[in-house]
Amino acid sequence: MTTAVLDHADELFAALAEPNRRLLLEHLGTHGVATATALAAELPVTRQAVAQHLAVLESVDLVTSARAGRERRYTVHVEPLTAAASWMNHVATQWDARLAAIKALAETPPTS
Amino acid sequence: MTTAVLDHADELFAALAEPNRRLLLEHLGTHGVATATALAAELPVTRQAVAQHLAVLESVDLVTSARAGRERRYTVHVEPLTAAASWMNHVATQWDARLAAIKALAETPPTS
DNA sequence: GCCATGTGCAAGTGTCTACTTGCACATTGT
DNA sequence: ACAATGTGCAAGTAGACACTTGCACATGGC
Repeated sequence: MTTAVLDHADELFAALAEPNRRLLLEHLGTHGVATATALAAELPVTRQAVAQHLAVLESVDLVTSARAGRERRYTVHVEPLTAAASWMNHVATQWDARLAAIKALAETPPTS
Repeated sequence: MTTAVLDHADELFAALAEPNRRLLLEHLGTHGVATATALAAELPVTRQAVAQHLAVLESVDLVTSARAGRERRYTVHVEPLTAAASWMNHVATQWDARLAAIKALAETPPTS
């Protein structure tokens, strides 16, 4: 039953809230793999900033990294995204049903 | 055609990143409607903090409010949630396909 | 060995954010 | 009118965050 998808909801959403981090994800998503230095060339910030962003993304499992010689290569990991998406759909559906019920209740003539 | 889903991605994700805000959303999602004062009774923070959180949620259209006499009543609005969810699913799917292609390429024997 | 390239650690700075307290204003019931 | 309840505005504070600079360490090619 796909246990505990969003115990790190705070960190996941916070990670996605940063535009530069979403840019990094997008670049990795379309190019597959890259190093921090290469990615830094695409953004108007230093390599260190990129490295810190990548660390955040890695801490919430949105990317994974591995050393290859003297460089470290990063790759996207889409599972947290799809997991969060399905969770959002789930609660949205539930709330919608609930609100419809409440609205229906509010429209019944007061019997008390 | 449900225009422009994620031009406010920063603010939307940032709004969802706050645990207290998610609690507020959950409460509103299951109870339908409530005032800031009532909601403050459920959280370990002051009414003002709740009011500020609700303002944030309202600024990204996750809740709507209306005055009724001397109180202001808040309700959830699930569309941004479902919109964000479908967007996340979309990009995740695209990236997955792209990464599969790249992986396939990487596994082809080097012809050069 | 030596130099270039890529990485990692640490500390510093400015800005944003969550939360608080204090008070003034609006509405309802007696 | 008066008190109670609910709201709104404003300023202050502590902590988090994005980003920087500076330097030490590791790896690869000459």
